Amino acid sequence: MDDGGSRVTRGKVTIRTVAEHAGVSVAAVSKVLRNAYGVSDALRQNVMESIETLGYRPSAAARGMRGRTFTVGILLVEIGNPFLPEVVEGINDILAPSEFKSLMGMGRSHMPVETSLIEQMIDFHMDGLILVAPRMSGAVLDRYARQIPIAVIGHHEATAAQFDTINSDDQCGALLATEALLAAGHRDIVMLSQAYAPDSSHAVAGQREIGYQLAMQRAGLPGRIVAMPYDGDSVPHHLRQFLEQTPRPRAVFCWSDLFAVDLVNIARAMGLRVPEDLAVIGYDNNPLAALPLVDLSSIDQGGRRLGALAAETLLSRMDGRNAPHHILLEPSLVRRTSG
Amino acid sequence: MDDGGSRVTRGKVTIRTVAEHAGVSVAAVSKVLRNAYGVSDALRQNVMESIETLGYRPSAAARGMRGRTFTVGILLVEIGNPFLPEVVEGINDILAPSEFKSLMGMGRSHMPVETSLIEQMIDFHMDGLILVAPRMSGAVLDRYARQIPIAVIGHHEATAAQFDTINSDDQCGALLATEALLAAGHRDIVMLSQAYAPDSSHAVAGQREIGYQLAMQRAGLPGRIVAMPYDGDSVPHHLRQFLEQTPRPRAVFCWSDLFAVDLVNIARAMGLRVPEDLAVIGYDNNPLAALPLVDLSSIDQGGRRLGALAAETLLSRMDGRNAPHHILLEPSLVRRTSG
DNA sequence: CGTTCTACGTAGAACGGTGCACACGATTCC
DNA sequence: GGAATCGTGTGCACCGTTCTACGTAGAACG
Repeated sequence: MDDGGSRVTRGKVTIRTVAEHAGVSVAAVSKVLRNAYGVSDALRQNVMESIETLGYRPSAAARGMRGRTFTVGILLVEIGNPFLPEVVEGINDILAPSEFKSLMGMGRSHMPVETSLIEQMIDFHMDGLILVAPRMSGAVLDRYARQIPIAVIGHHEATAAQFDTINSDDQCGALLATEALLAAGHRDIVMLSQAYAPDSSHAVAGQREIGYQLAMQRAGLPGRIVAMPYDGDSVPHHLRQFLEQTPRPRAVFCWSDLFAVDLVNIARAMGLRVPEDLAVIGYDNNPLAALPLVDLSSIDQGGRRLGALAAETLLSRMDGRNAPHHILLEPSLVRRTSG
Repeated sequence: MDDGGSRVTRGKVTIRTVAEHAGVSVAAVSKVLRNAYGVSDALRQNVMESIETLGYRPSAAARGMRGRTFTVGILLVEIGNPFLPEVVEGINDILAPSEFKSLMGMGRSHMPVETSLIEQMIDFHMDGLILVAPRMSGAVLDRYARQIPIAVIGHHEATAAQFDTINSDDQCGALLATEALLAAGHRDIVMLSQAYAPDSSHAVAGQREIGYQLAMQRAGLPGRIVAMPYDGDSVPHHLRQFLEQTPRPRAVFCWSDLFAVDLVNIARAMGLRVPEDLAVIGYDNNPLAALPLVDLSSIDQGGRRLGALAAETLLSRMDGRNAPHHILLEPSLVRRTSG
């Protein structure tokens, strides 16, 4: 008959409490916890029972000081993009059945915030990191990767030696989209891209620009890329301006649905028919593209699969692998009525 | 598996390294780090310089064992709702200039995941928690709140003694929405609500139902509430069914834009005119409501302000306050063309 | 029957900080 | 002029784990 009531809150239950309750040494309990070699079934059973009755949970903070924390950090650049939840779910699909948990940080599209978040995760002694479309350069990533296993999504750098990369083939995706517009008979195809820092050759937008240019070149047409800043509220304004120019382009390939969904909306609100007056193909196939009133054709890069693969890759790296893995996934075009 | 030769710990700079470099005791460095009492300007200066040149960062894991980690955990029920990013940004608005950082966990709409995430954050010795619309009951929250300061958003329980709550006045918001529909001459107003667990009187959906019923009652009309499960992909199907019933309601108040945006889309796709054939008012004023093609009237609860207030409240509680604070914010109606 | 294995369990030193108790010289007080 | 006070810095015992080295009993071996 155990003392009813306030045992959980009263005295903090540590590994020592468990050891005493089970009548064994602290080290023995630790061994059970870690599935370490050298514990008899009887001991394991005994300890497990004590853990159960006491409601013991090992302290991740203390664990981190010598061993693993069984936690991986996920760094999101910004949380607003509806494409990201898919990636996170993919990661958790893999992590959930494993012994690892995840904790996320939000970069707020600001590089100093990103780096400080990574450092914070390192300081918490997390076991590995998954970065999603980080702003920082490969050199910076390299430095961190020397301290902690890292898998990166949305950062093209297939020669990186210290970390793994998992990407959709953005060149191929852009090629697919542009070719679809070409096949529909369009020649006047503009790409709406995102302005990115000059030193970021790893950026997905840049890769998509290459794919677009390649398709145009193959068709013997001149490409035209319009770069827009992505800073929240000004986007609709810029898009409206874009549509008011004369002559207005007849077909647009958008680097992201973040722009494309708004573009279709604004175009229709201005009285333009989509796709008759303006054909649009976006990128990411985010949930909004599927809304009946939007019905946007888009490149699907399989966010969930991207996340799952990143998690698997990280897991294997945390398991001791040192040779870098660089994975490239085939995207696909989801045809809807917009273009 | 670890290679024996090249140590990863190659030149790890700890508080001891700093102490040696500055020619002072470890305790002195610790004092500087914590802004503790009893350090001269000369010492502080000296230590600071060493920290700078060595690039030292204190280990959050080690810190957590006795002191604070200067980290607050944010628990998100699910990451898909576009309303949540606003809340998170509000939190970070307040946290960024403070000495605290944040780390997020994702509940995946599954209660066991939520609780395990909270426990994980406790195990990391975080200093405080902000929970956004948690599924769990007040009793469970109470138990956790005894172990760590907690501020909760989107959980109505104004009598909770152990934790703070920050809410929008959901009854008032629903009243506003329903009265707007009544004022437009509608009498046949249905509320589309979310199915929630029977023991969750704290749920925002429940509060909104009360507000709706109140408005209908005041108008001398019978209310009708239709509850739908929110489990991802089945929503459009249910909404379509809802619109195919005869007689079809003329006006709908939706507990969330999560439903309302889809509802407007499906209705228009079915050839219904909004608002002439079907008036709709949603809740949350999420970014999609503002899309020109959707143009959904919605109740704005000021997510950013909600987040900011939660962070401030938590900060003050972590500072030693014990008396619970319960904050209720006035929502407002954002009129667009849908209803 | 003594010796070597093998399997199981334990003691105690890390890990990187915090925070209390205290030492110690310089003021201030009576 | 001795005691009390104050401002600064230090020593050391924690915090809750992991991990290495070692002890010990029983089995297998020659």
